[in-house]
Amino acid sequence: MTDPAFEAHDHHACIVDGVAAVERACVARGLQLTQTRKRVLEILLSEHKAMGAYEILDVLRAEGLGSQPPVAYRALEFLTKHGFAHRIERLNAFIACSHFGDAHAPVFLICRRCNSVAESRSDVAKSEIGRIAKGAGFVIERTVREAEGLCPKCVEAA
Amino acid sequence: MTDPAFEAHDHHACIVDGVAAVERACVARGLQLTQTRKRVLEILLSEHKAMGAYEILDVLRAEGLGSQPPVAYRALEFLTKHGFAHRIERLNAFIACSHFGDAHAPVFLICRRCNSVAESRSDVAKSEIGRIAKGAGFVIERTVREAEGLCPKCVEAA
DNA sequence: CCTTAGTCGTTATGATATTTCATAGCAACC
DNA sequence: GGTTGCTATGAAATATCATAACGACTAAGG
Repeated sequence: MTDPAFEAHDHHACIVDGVAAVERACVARGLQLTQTRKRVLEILLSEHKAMGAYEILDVLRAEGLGSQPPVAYRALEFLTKHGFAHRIERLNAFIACSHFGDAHAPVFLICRRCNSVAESRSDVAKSEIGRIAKGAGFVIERTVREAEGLCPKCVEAA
Repeated sequence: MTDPAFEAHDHHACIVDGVAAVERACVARGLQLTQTRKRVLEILLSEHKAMGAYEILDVLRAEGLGSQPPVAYRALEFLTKHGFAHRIERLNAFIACSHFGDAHAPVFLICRRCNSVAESRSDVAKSEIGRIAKGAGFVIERTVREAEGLCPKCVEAA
């Protein structure tokens, strides 16, 4: 039950499948996956790592797709708003969604050594944070659940 | 089982007790609670809300305790490093610790309407994120668990 | 055609955080 | 007393992350 993000795998398929899934979702929901938005998604999918907005912007700039911060932030806003990407608060960075279609709240495992990030999902209501909120009479709208540490490979290497 | 942060309470006692507890801990551990560090702690304790580093810096500046960003960041680093305060990643802001002496990892409930923040604790090993990490062979060193939503009072008001 | 919602390009600015170099204070030691 | 090591501070500059605001373009529906 280790996570693909921490294992060797057919990564080209990750990208192709990821883009295809988002394209389908956009058609289904009447959203416009414009060139810049699509390219930002591909950039995010290119590795199982979180990327900063300016890092993404550098790539866009090199390709003539835009050079100013709002270009990257607008694309990222679109992708995160519709669940095609997520923001990692701990890193002030972004990552493509890898559990598409699943409505549960994301949980991230961030390796501080190789910088890979694995996404998992779990039902907030059944989680510790859900129980705590319930006990306090607090109504949760959004959760941030991120763990920092070492992935299996880096544990072994260390 | 609602949280004090969301209820009326003797807040002056929060501040006095909070500072006293940290003073004791510093003596016990041989740490120096310098004037700036102590003042930053008091500022953080002044409300059950998270404060930005520059907001804190404004207060220090007004009191002649320092005017450059590193002054605030150094004090905050000291306080967070030793568990006297926490960083709220979702807000890029800081809050005084309210579960002093308890070693478990913090969980925060952030009200988006009144900005109050309640701190709770739970054992990572027994939490959802702990189970997920274990399943993935991931070794957790630090967790970020924050829920955003409405506190009991604000739910009622809405 | 015309309106309108959505998107895009650009300038400027705001907000948060760190690096860097220099200095002050203090205690241990010879 | 002088040196060393350590911790904390001061000050300037810069790096990094994010948004506001405005005008222009475009495609879809009336």
